[in-house]
Parts: sequence; C-alpha cells; structure tokens
Amino acid sequence: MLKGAKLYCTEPRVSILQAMIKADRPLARNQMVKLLGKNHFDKVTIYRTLECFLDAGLVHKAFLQKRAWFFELAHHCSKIQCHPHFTCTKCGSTECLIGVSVPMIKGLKKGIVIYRQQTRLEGLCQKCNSVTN
Amino acid sequence: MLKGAKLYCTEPRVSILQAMIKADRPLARNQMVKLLGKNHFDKVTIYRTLECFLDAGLVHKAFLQKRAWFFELAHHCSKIQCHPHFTCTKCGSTECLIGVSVPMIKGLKKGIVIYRQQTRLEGLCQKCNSVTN
DNA sequence: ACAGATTTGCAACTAAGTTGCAAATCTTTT
DNA sequence: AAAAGATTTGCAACTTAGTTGCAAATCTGT
Ligand SMILES: [Zn+2]
Ligand SMILES: [Zn+2]
Ligand SMILES: [Zn+2]
Ligand SMILES: [Zn+2]
Repeated sequence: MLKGAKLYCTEPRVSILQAMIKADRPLARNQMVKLLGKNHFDKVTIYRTLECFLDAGLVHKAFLQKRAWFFELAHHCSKIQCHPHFTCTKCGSTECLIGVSVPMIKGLKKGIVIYRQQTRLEGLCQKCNSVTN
Repeated sequence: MLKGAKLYCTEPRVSILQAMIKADRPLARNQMVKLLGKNHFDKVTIYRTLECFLDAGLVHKAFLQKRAWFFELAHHCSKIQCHPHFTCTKCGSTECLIGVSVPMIKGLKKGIVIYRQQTRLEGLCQKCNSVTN
C-alpha cells in the first residue's frame, strides 16, 4: 500500500497502517497509541503520518469527537461520500453504518461544487437503549 | 425569550442572545466576541451562557470547525434534524442550507434510537469556484 | 556504502474549552 | 426600597488536541 502510494516505507507508517487495518474502525490518535503498544511513536509523527495518508487518499478524517479527529481507512468509502456514522449520546461509542445508503443532496444553488457529503447520527445504541427503559 | 426559558436575565445573556439573533448564522465564541465589541465578557461566561441556552433549547451546536463549536439559534431547526451545512474547503466559509431537505436515513439495525441526524457538505462555494479555473 | 531526499522526535507553542471559588448580580420577599 | 437567598460572573490555573521549527536519524536509489 505504501509503495503503491509512493510513500517512504518507514516503521511508523507501516505500524500505523497495520493498526488501522486490524482495527477496521475509525481511530483517534490516542486509540492508535494504545493499539501500537510498545511501538511508541511521538504524537507529531502520528499526526504527520496520518496527514500523508490523507494526502495519498489512504485514509479519511471520519469525524471529530471531543475535539479529536477520528481517522479511518478509505477503502469502504466512495469518493464523494463515506458511510454514515452513528454516535451514542449515552456511552459515546461510534459505529460505522456500512451498507446504509444516503442519497446525495439536491436542490443546491448553482455555482457550488460538492466534493463530499457526510451524514452523522446521534441517538442511543442498542445496548444503552435496552438498559434505559 | 430568556424569561420564557426561566433563565436569569443578565447582561451577558441578553447581549449574547441579541448578537446571535442579529447574526442569524452559526457563530463560534471568538466571532461572538467580535460582534459584541466593547461589551466584553469572559470566555468562561460565554461558554456557560451558551451551555445554558443549549439546555433551554434556544440554540444548537451546529458544527465543529477548527476545533471550535459553532452555535446557532434553534428556531430554524426541527427537533430531529437541522438544515445541512456547507463548508467551502478553499475559503473556509460555512453556509446554512435552509430549505434544502434531507430524508431521514432508513435501514438501521433494530434497537437503535435516533435523536438527531446531521448532514455536512464540503466543496467549493460560488465565489471560490468561479475564481478557480 | 554513499549522497541526497525525506522523515522522525524533541521542545516549545497555540488555542478551545473546563474547573474551583470568591465577588457581583439577579429575583423574590419583606 | 432594602435584605436574603439563589444564581451568575470573572479570574487564575488547568487540560488537551494539534502545530511548528529544527537537528538528528532513516530511507531510497545509485
Ligand atoms: Zn450506547
Ligand atoms: Zn466509518
Ligand atoms: Zn469559498
Ligand atoms: Zn445552520
């Protein structure tokens, strides 16, 4: 993947990419750090690595939560639209709604060009909902 | 409005609410500070004021941009869904797409309850698009 | 193994938002 | 109008995500 994207193939990049592939869900930096365990990299390195993955189109910034960006591999996404993301307001977990389709928006003013459309949902997840009563 | 929401009617609250009504677009704290001009309030006060407006249902957190929340009056919004927001990736401006309708998502797993659905668009605004070539 | 290009890690920084607490302000009662 | 009780304000100090500059380390192609 790295070579395909013409990126230098370095240890942090390989490890971070592996972690993201293994996790297969959106991750924020501190979650990556946990997954990387003893493979410790400076936070600057992680951010810069993610940025270069972004430029190469390998990952997307999926969403911002508690002021931290969550990144996910781009391979489940179409160019103009990722799958929707659902966040539980009670437990804070976020889930990718892969396979749920969202029509592109219509009726915009002329002159605007859309690069990307994103849908976010908030509510109660199955667990929290069943506990609620 | 404040009395209707059973809130203490204080100078910061009145001024901030007036600024938001006058602006009629999503504002982040530092934009409010500019609009308030010589009416200077501590940032803590502004955040706490916005939070109490939130609790009272007067405003919504519209979106997060550059790690700052933008707040807007809730009176254009339905309970489950605000209008979509469009952000220009070139100039960074964000626009409310009032009157553009978005169907609620379907086909979710059972057990999930949706409180809120949100659509975000990214692309080029009219200005930036016409300058581009 | 070398040279040139790129990436890494450190330290210092920026900026949004939060917390505790005493002083100030608001509302209601007298 | 003044007092009492409840709420809000502003300050200082803090937390945390993310950024910047730069020298040292690593990677690639020869
Ligand atoms: Zn939950
Ligand atoms: Zn996702
Ligand atoms: Zn623009
Ligand atoms: Zn809006």
